[in-house]
Amino acid sequence: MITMKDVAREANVSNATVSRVLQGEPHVREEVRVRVLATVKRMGYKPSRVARSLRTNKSSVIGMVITDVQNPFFTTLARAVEDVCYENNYAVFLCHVDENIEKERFYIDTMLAEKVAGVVISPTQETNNPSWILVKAGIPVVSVDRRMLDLTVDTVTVDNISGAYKATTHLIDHGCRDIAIITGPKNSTTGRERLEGYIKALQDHQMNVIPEYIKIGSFKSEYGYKSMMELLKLSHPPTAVFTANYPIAQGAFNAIRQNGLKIPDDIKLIAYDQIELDTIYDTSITYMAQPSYDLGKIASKLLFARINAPESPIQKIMLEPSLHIGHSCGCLAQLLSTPETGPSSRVTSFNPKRKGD
Amino acid sequence: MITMKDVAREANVSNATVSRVLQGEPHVREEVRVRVLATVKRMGYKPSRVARSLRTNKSSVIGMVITDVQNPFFTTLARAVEDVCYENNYAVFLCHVDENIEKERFYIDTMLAEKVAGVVISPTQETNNPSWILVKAGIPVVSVDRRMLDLTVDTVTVDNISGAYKATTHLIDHGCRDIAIITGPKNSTTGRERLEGYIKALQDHQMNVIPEYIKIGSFKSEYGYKSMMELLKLSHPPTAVFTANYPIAQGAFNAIRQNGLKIPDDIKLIAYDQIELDTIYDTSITYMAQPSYDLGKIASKLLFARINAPESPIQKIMLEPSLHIGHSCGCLAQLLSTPETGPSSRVTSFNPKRKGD
DNA sequence: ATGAAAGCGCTAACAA
DNA sequence: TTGTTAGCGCTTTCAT
Repeated sequence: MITMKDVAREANVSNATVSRVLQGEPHVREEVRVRVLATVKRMGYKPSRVARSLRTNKSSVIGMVITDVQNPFFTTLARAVEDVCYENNYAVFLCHVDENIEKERFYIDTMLAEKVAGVVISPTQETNNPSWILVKAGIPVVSVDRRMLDLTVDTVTVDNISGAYKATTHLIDHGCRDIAIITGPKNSTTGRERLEGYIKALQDHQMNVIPEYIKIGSFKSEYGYKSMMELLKLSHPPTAVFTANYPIAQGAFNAIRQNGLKIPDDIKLIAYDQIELDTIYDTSITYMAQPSYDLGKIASKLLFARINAPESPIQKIMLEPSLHIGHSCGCLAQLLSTPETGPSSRVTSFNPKRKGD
Repeated sequence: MITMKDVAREANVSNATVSRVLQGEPHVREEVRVRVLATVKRMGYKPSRVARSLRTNKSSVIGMVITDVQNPFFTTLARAVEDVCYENNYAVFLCHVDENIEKERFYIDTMLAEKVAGVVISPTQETNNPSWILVKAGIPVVSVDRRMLDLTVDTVTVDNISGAYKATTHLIDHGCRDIAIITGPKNSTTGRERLEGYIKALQDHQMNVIPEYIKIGSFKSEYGYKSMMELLKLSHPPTAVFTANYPIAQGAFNAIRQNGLKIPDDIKLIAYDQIELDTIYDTSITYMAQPSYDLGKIASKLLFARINAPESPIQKIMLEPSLHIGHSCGCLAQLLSTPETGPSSRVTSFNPKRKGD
């Protein structure tokens, strides 16, 4: 293990000079600078980030906390954060907390102990989130996709109420009366707000809100499956269902299929988040697409802005989702007489900024 | 920021005693132990991992390097590594190198500088991989999914030659004669070996290997799209195509659709890696499934074994992929007279160990 | 069983 | 412009 001391000795300078050269400080003789740099290269010296962090009390690593690494929405978001960080020469510490508050605490403690320069988090809970500890320690935090109600931090979200409202309204406009919802936990922003939008849409159209049609639980596919099964067992099963994220849609879809039902004929489905593989199949799902890449990009830019100017005013940014019509809501079949041209019209381009919680 | 010194003062003991209590050393009076622990808790003290790393020259973070965060194969793999690490109280530093050797070097340098305890890597290149620097520094490295030819490290892979051989043979058994392949770079294990299996299958069946039908480039969807477009423009376009990973399949699929062709009628497709969303659509792709979760699990277990016993013999483990029949190769339609029961028979369970590079 | 003290590799005053 | 030196917070001998 080669240390700065070794380099200093070899280059016939002091420790401090080596450090100065490495930081690019101006007050170093050119000749010395060149000699030190050559020695560094020749010896293959890599400064210890650990020692530097200890000394400066910060690192050039930023933490990113997501609740599901297998959900394309979050991986796209992570991808965006990583792109921005790489441009800024920061490494990303990606933590997958699996919608599990204990894991979230573990990773947040780890990041604190590792003295990360900042954190982008999509919090599992809106309140009592473990990340208050980061805020208290003065580490910049940006909340993305979901909010933290009891913490004052920069936040980037998508308008969930409007998204769910529009999705539900779309089903109502189809003539659907018995619309169910399967959504995530009430103490997560996305779970709560998508439910809100759904209810508001029903009420605005003078429809009854039926408790049996409302499933509030988790954002995992297992929950989507279980809930859909329960919905289908009702004496009056719903004729349409709104699934509040992508894994829930997967689970619900499987339940529908196992019951031998056809979409959209027997039951209509409208999902939240881009179903990324929609371009790989001829049957496609109708969904509210979220600008996940932009979400990550904006979040990480806010983070760097905060790192560079800790006292600037807190920003809360909200983006809009957009409805993508597929076959699962039953309206595309009517719109298209030529199935040949239909699907290709919604083929997405090869943009790395894929969309898609 | 509360330090160990603060705790020591408050608890009326020395720095060393606090440290001993925290490490669980036996030679501490029970009364003192309790008092220190109480003080730690009361003050909300979190030991600095940075300082500890500097002192002990290692950390309880392991690095994971993957080439594509948006590929379900890799996220499943990452998920497995993370599960094992969490059980062992290690945090995972997930690095996404985007099939880009410069990013790979950047992250490997970062991990070295951060003194990670070990690294699980799916290397971009088989030779001259930047991770030699980790090996040289004595940091345990496990190679997963892809090999490193010039480095002696524990390795877990899936048999790509056999997988590609079987996939190609399946198409040949369908009567396909004009089979194209789109695969990743030749200097990646998976790109090279899947090509090998394809060629071997053709030769074993006395078929010509046609250079125009072989596309070797990258594992990205853009490449799959571009290559498929080129293949379709040939005067004698192929009647079947084998795509060597999931993004390539996505790209190729789009190209096929944009040309107004039907799968499997106009062209047959067989993919590598589980198309995870197959359960969400009625049309499905035939693919070679890889045990990606197990791959990650075994890799991380090897890593911990190596961390605990650096001198134990190097292990190379190879798993087997398995063929999943869908509609895209054209044989399912014949097998099934009742489409209703067909698809549901291949519905995968809600196992977090999803399969699927 | 406990404390004193050295030092991990680096940065940043302060001196020169 | 360069060197000397004092820590950052922790672990770990070595004493006691």
